Formats: sequence, C-alpha cells, structure tokens
Amino acid sequence: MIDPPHASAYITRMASHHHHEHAGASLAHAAEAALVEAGEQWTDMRSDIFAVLATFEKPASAYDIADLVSQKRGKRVAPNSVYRILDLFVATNLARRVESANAYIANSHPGCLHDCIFLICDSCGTATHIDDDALTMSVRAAAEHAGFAQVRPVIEVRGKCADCG
Amino acid sequence: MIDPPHASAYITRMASHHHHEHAGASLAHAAEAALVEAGEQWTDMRSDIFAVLATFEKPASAYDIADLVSQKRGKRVAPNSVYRILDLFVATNLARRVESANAYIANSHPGCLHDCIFLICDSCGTATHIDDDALTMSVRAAAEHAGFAQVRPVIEVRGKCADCG
DNA sequence: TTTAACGATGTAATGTTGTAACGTGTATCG
DNA sequence: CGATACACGTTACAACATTACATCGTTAAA
Repeated sequence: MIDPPHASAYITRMASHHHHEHAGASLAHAAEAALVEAGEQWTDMRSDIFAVLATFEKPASAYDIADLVSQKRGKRVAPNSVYRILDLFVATNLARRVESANAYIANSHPGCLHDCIFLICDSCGTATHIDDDALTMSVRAAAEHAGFAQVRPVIEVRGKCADCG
Repeated sequence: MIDPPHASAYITRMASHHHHEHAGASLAHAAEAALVEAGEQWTDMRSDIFAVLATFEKPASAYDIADLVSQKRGKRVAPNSVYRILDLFVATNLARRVESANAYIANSHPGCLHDCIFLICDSCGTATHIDDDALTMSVRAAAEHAGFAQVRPVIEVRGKCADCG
C-alpha cells in the first residue's frame, strides 16, 4: 500500500482535467473514497482527524489537530497518533504538508493528483492554493534535467494576501 | 537596516546577469562585503558562523552550526546566538533557509539577489540549487495575480540526486 | 569625563515540532 | 486455538525555535 506512482506516470495522469472543489460532507466523502481506493481503512480516528483538519482555514499543526480531536473525543489523543495519520493522508493525497509552516492542510480535491502551489499569508496565516500544471511541470523538468529522479516539488509562496494588503 | 527591497525593485534587479560562484576565502570575502554593504558589521562571531556554514555540503541546522562553532572557539555558543545570526544572514541574502529541511545553506553568490530553486536529495541530503529566473518570475507572477504582495517564493524539489539514483 | 544609548553576544528557560520503541486490542485466517 | 496483521495507545525523547533578560564594549551627547 501507499506506493505512489512513479514520476513519469504521475505526470501523465495530470495532463488535463476538471476540478470539483469539495467542501464539508462532500469533501469527507471524497476523502473516504480516495483512502479506500488506496486500499486503506476509513476508521473513526481517521475520520475525526480529517474532519478537524478540514475545518481549518490555515494550515494546522499536528498539535492543533491533536488538541481539537482530543476535545471532540473527550479523551487525549497523542500528537504521535495524529502524525501517523497525517503521514498516511499525505501519502494518499488526502492532505498536504506545508513545509514552510510545519503544518498540514486538507486537499480539497483528493483523488486528483497534483503538484500544488500554496500561497501563505504572513499576516493572517491563511493558505490558498493555485494549480498551474505548466508551471509545476517546468519545475519538475528543471529538476529532472539536473539529474534528479522521483521528484516531489515543494512550491510555496509567502507574502501578504489581498485581504491583509 | 535590513529592509529588503520591495518586490518590484527586486525583480527588476535580477533581470539578467552573470554569476561568480564563490567558494572558500573568496566566498567569505564576498559575504563580508555584502554584509557591510547592507550596513551591518562583520564580527568574529559572524565570520565564524558563516565559515562553518559554508563548509557544509548539505543544509545545516542551527544546532549543527552551534556545535561546530563551539568546538572551533573552545567555548559553548548557544543555538540562540546562531539563530540570530542566521536570521541576519537570510535577511541580507548571505544564506538561505531550506524550509523543507529546517536548515540553512550559504549563498554561493551573495550580493546577487535571486529566487533560488533548491534540489534536495532525500537519500544523501545534499542540496544543489538552480537559477531559473523565467520560472521563478512565473511563480511570483502567479502569486501576484492571486492578490499577493511582497511575495517570497519557496521553491524546493525533493528527490533522488544523480549520484543516489 | 561621566552618562546614556545602542548593538552584539551570553545565559537560562521554555515552547513547538517530530520520532522511536513498545504495548494493547481486535479482526482474520489457518 | 494460535498466529498474523493492523490500528491505535503510551511513554519517552530528540530536534528545532523563541523569549526574556543580562553583560560588555563602543559611540554620542551632556
């Protein structure tokens, strides 16, 4: 399980496509479907963690999530457990790690393989993402040209969002 | 001091140019010049930290640097102090932070403003960088189109380097 | 020349993020 | 029944980062 496709296959798959941007229950269902599709189980714990993650506007730290899930369950959930599940989510494309924030964000279109570009506001912390396959493919190409394989682009932009301008 | 130029000025400056890739003493001199140029002092401590940072092949954590500088000086240098100086280096473009590695790397051409693309090998940890202004400008443009200002792109690619292939 | 201000560094404490090792419960399958 | 596999719990710890305050030396004003 969780053996992400090789880069070239990956690229092929993302040639051109439409998006549903899911939200709420729809998103949860899409996530469940994607996880099951990947041969993994959709457990209560995973469901709770995904639900909490999806409520965040801003990238959420594993500890943020642990706190909220603990509340929700009335029982302490250790960060450890949260990390395990977040790792799974990232591996199956249900969530993304925002490297420049040490935090995670739900993927609003799970099941759709992508290199995302994240925009993170330094003032309010909210993150949006844009999809620009031409751009991300260029980055992949540049890395591959330099001899890199199995590339995983991390493209994030810090700045001031329109609201905080 | 340390008030980086506004984005548009920044972009203008990097239109087209040559590089000296400095190394060793040459790099140290270039770094010193750039720091002084920025109105900051080139102290012994800063010199030592830069020297240590420049010896690393791989991105170095603040703690790595603290350890080595402590050895070199025969006196404990706290991570704290290292962070302060690294922050200064990043602000003045003498060093870069590699977000996906929580670590720092010396800029091999300080004084030359750039958005760098880092390639970090997941196996051996070494980082190389490529400069592709067309690409980084596109990323900036995409972010600005989305309403972001004062943008600071973070473009890193994780993967397997040619040697580790 | 004292004194005030400032910048650089030291010291201590603490906060945040991330992993490792191992134990427990449960379902499945021979 | 026993063996295996997986999800999750528990504890401990490691790695990364910041805050607050103290000290020291240099410079600038009184």
